[in-house]
Amino acid sequence: MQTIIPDLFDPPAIPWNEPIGDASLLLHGFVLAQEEALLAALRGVIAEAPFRKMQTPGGRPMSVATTSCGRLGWMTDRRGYRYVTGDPLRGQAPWPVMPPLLADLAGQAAALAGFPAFCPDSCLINRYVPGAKMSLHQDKDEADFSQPIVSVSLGLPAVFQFGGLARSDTPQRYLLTHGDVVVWGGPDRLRFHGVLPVRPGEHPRMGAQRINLTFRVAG
DNA sequence: CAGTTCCG
DNA sequence: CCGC
Repeated sequence: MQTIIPDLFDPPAIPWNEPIGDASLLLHGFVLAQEEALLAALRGVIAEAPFRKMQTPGGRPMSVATTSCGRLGWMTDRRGYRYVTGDPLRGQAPWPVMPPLLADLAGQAAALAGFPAFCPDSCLINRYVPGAKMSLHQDKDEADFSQPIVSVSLGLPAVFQFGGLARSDTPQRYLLTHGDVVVWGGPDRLRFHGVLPVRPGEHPRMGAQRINLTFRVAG
């Protein structure tokens, strides 16, 4: 005889929104309804501009692999962090066009969080294999901090750290799973944030990786 | 000399 | 370490 125990601790099946920081929002499952179209668009971008490992100004390789789409792409090398219009890996070729579906989803998420008319000109795409992480940092290479940041999580889960305006502020931790979107802006725009090392695992749709899309108005 | 999406 |  076996006892059936309900999965009381499974995440909710329907999307729900969670306030974070002072004026920001974690939208659980927001992109799931468009999952296949989103992944098809992402596949096209990666086929044109493949992932590559970049180096921090200190000369160390980042644990994530990176590419971009949109008019501007974020990059880092020994000379520092910056946005560029040409892909250094492909002879300064323009970055792939940002698929309209991606820009639309980011705009809709931003609007729900209270940031209407968000028109990103850059989408940074980071691939995390197990063990990859992102140390606490601020997104401050953009021209206009009145515009929010919109982050889409795909694949393996990760713990997102959302801190304060000083590096020393203890961050809050949020679990981000496949389909989640985080929007932060306004008074939260320059909060330190990061991702703890991704744990080994297998996602049924994405395999052994996490991919994060970060939409910005960079220029 | 400062900053650091890095490390210990 | 590098660019200011």
